[in-house]
Amino acid sequence: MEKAYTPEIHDAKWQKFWDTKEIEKPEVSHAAHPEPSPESFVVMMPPPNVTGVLHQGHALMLTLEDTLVRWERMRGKKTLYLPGTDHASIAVQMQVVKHLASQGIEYKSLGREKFLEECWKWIEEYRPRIYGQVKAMGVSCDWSRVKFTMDEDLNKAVKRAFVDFYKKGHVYRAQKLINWCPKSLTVLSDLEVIFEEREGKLWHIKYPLVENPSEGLVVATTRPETLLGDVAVAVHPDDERYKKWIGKKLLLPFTKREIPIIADSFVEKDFGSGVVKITPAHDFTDFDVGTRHKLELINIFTPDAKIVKGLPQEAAQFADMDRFVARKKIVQLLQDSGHLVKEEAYKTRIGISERGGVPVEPYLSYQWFCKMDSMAQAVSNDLDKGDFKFVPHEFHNQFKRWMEGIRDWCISRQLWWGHAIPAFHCQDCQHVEVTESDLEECPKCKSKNLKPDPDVLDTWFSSGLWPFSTLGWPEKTSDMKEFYPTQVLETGFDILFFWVARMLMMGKELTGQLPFTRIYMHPLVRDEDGQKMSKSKGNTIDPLEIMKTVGADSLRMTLNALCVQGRDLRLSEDRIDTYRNFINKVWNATKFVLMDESVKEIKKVEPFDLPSRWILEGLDNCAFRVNKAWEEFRMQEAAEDVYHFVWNDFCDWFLEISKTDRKKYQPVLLFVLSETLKLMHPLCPHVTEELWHALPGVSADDSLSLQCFPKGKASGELRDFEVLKKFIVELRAVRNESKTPLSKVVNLYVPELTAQEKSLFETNALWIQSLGKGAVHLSEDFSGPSRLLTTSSIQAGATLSFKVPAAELVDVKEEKDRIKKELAQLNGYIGGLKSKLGNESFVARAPEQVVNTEKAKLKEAEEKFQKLNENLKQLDTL
RNA sequence: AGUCGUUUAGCUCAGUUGGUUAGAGCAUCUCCCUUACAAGGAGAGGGUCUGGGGUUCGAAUCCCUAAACGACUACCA
Repeated sequence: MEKAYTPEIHDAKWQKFWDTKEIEKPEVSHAAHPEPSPESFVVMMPPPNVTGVLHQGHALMLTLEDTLVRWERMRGKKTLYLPGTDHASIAVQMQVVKHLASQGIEYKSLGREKFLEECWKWIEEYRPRIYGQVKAMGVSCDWSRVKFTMDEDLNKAVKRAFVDFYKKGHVYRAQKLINWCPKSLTVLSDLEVIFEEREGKLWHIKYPLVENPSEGLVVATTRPETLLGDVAVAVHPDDERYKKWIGKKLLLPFTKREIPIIADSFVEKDFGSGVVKITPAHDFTDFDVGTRHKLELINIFTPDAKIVKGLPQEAAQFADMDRFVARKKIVQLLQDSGHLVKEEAYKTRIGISERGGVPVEPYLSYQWFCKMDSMAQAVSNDLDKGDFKFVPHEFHNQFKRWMEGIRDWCISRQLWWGHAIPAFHCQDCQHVEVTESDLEECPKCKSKNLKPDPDVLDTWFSSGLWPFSTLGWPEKTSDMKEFYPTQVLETGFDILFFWVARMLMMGKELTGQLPFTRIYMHPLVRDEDGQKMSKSKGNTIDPLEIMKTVGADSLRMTLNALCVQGRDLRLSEDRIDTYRNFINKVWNATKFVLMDESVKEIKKVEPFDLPSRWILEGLDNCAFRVNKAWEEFRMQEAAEDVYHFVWNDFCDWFLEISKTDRKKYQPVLLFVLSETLKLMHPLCPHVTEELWHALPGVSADDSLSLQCFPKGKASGELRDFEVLKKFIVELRAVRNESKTPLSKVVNLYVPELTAQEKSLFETNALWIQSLGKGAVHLSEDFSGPSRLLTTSSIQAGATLSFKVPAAELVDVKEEKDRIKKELAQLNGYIGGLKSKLGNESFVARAPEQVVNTEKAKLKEAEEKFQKLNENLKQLDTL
């Protein structure tokens, strides 16, 4: 065998092997499995952006999903892991626009069709790259079923969903105030607006009274430029300061319009001046006020957020001015004319366009919307009923609250790259027809003068259909029948509302079934200082780089081991090294086992002595816990469990013991190793596949991926063995502390052993001496200079005392005090147990098993108490 | 402002329903090239479990309270 695992050679080799064996195809793997289960297990890969680059978030997602997928496949379930990519409408359009601009091409000049061609070119270039990066992780997804959200069949699904929603009245077209991105020139959904706290200013501006211009009201605003669109000023109806003003008119600066003073209780009396300017066309709150008071809507901005032409009076001078330039100018002029009363620093939350990076503008516009309340209600009810669950549970409430406050979803976008909205506008009678097919003439007026809707759909509309559009919906395909609904959705919480909520609602509405029953939210990957990884900060740990240097398995193992619920994941090179070392350890352990070639076949072995029983039970216990942990998505627990079983139990103890009688233990070594490789396979598939193929009797044609995953069973710890282990640790410590070199034997005199303990020592003397590097003499001899050690912590009732000659003397008084303290503690413990057992209602109510354990604990404690007492007496004689 | 989360060794974190001596990795110190592995082995040191109260025989764990940090939500112009 080679000196170490070389990922750069073997990772790709095994990926190719799995590919040719088609282990990731549900039909193939299920048929090949020795114990196929009737259940299926389906995970839809959250599709990465088609032009994206693999980052740690993806790496974590792929790792966790593939770990679960491989595990379930090995458990015999019919397992489908379906990969794909998302067309990322706005993100990709922005990229292509930028790319074209860099070549001096203005995208609009190309026209829609040519531009879309450019997009496809762009995608054909990038898509293989992200697929290649996904594959490098060693994920076992079925590439024969790979989907792209702009595939023809998925486009069909999108159309069907849209038309279905339209017919049911969920989708409608309306003029509303929406979030407008002046940079990318499209509407955005509420979720695509990122709120940021920024240092701003609060300007206090005086609006003069029409009937008496020397008097006036002072409004406070963070956006003085919007005063051009003011239609009223509002005060609180109970505000004594302003009661007499209500109904009077103010003269608006610049436009010289007369606007009324209205009363509305939304105004906070204590904030600013207690007077609010109302600009219904440019502020969401004001829009509501405007609706309540039937106020006019005055739009003052062009789509790219410049002041419109044709405003009256002095306002005309601002035409074509950018909103921020206009703000400066207006403040300046107000100051010059004495309208500006005061200017104060103010922290304000402003909405930034997720893609454009500029402040969004509340803007009045005709858009397509999707009504959400009834769909949200249905899903919310299902959550209450427990039809689906969040892991971790914390997301339950957050989700519910969001569903309750849900607002209609603006689904149209003024972009070219994306799914076209399946609607036609009749240019003659203005009728809008929504249809899946191409339309020749207007069904109302028979006009042939039709125009397709110019907009595309929000990316997340097609993503929302992902769990079933990928299986062929709306066609009743066999995949749809077999694999829908899916079982687990694994994703990051940042897209809980963007994506998860929409899949649930759309899935339930369109298919009548929830698309999945368990939602596992993985943590955010941060760097070792807890910072978000970002290229601009330069703190990224590039998964591709890691895989190149230490292999996919080390990365997968690390991510699993660090992945706990409810806390961010801090990734560091140190941690990766730890698990790289682990893989090396497994490699070397296998090398050791294979050095003996006497056993040609791996068979299940029965325990024949204490160490073999201990390791076989340990294996069962470990397998049992791993299964349980994965059932509940406790990824860290499973990984750590395997780690410690392999390193501490198998390598540190059993391997060492086996050296004392290699022939005897070889079958056990082989069996345990092969089972362990199965256990590890979902975590680090490449290296385990490589090692498994090196085992005797394994056919080159077989894959570890299709072996039975160890079921394991729980059993208590093997006390006899633990006692001896503890004993050996003490033996080594004595050697270390007394600085006795290996060439010299440390002799331990072990007094006061029970007959049972004595025989335990005798039968296992060989390996005790070998591992403890010392001789053990069973003796009652207390004479000579001695050091007293107690291993009372081994187990209650198994207290051992032994002496080491020629070592320093320990303070007997200290030891006595320690025992006394322990006795006192134990006394309290016993008292508690007694009172608990004496409590009739406890005995009556608690399950018998619990009462029995408590009784056993009491017995054990009492025995220990006695033993300690004896020890104390013995110390008195010294 | 509201909701939720976090606070445990020098660092990063585990700790299942309350139970005897609170664990791991990394880092530190000592010893060891013992033919699987120095990317290793054997040991050691290191903790008022954020502070304060309470329940209990017993609390890192349950309750109350305070603080710090973080996340999400929200129409204070």
